[in-house]
Amino acid sequence: FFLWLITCNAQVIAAMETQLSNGPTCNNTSNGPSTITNNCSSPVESGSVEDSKTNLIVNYLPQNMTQEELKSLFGSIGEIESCKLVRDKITGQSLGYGFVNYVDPKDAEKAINTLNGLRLQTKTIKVSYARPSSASIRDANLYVSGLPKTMTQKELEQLFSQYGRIITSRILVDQVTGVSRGVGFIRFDRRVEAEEAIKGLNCQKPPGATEPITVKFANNPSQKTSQALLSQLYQSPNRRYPGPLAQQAQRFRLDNLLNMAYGVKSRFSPMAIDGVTSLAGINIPGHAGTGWCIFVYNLAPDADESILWQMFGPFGAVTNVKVIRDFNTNKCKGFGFVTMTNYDEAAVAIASLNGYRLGDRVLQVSFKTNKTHKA
DNA sequence: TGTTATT
Repeated sequence: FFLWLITCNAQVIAAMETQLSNGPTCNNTSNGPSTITNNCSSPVESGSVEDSKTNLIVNYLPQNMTQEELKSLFGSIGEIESCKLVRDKITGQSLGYGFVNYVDPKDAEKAINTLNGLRLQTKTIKVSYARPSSASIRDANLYVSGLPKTMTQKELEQLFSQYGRIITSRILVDQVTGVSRGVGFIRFDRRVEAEEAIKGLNCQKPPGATEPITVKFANNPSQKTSQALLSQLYQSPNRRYPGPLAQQAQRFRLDNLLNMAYGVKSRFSPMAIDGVTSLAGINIPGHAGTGWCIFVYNLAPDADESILWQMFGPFGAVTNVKVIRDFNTNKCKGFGFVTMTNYDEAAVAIASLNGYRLGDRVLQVSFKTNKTHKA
């Protein structure tokens, strides 16, 4: 099991290094390997004067990310007026997107520039201006099949753009070969545009194609079979908040694995692990009541919060990051803190990132101790 | 038939 952990984490770090050297950027052409997006359209460019310059929609969030984590991540940019993670009304499951409304439009712009394309666990988040909420923009997503295998994303957009403003497009590819499966999605700005595209393109042959394509409204991903719904209810969000027994077992298991690997004495007595809430106020290293505080040492002077999100995010739920800066120069003083919700994820992050080479520095990562008192 | 796009 531990070997599996190491193998997994090597992959996480390999993926992370790519991300660290290619920080999230704002562009018009790509958000991940196969989705064309339109993140840079400013409120002015997109038309209506009613478009908010402070309200953002954040898509492709990890399934287990909470509203608090969303707020914490985007709060590292600037003051947030309001924040909402959209959840299924019945199951409580995250629908994988949310809204962040800043006080200052400049912070909203900065969030798009710095957080769009950020990798969190298995997802690449998308950050863009939210359009004014309206019934006319709902149910505007189309499923397209029968596409020529040679058709590119751009060609697909060119074909559909005559009917309106495209919000996202995607062509599905074979996971092994990378070859187009001839099916895709087009999300229009407005439902009427999608309706016109169906009328104009369904059962029609694209230029140069030998077979007609099928264009219809896409299934809503929240419309699942009762079986899928049941299995979903069995999993999260309860997965993140296991009962005391499961929690205890998880802690012991991971703690013992780490002990075996590193020969360290167990940090936790059976009393101390009996539920997270009971730990509040008790002097447990690294534990701050709301999560597990991790000390990160040997950061470069120009390090910022995003580097901490990028390093620790892949290991699980991160609720807060902080780079400690010199009051006068505003440069990083060489260390920072990361708070993670789950002990096991924090422990794996520490085991994986301690000794990690970031640029020309070797990081020291550990649970925060009480050796350094608050000034 | 998706990395669940409108609270």
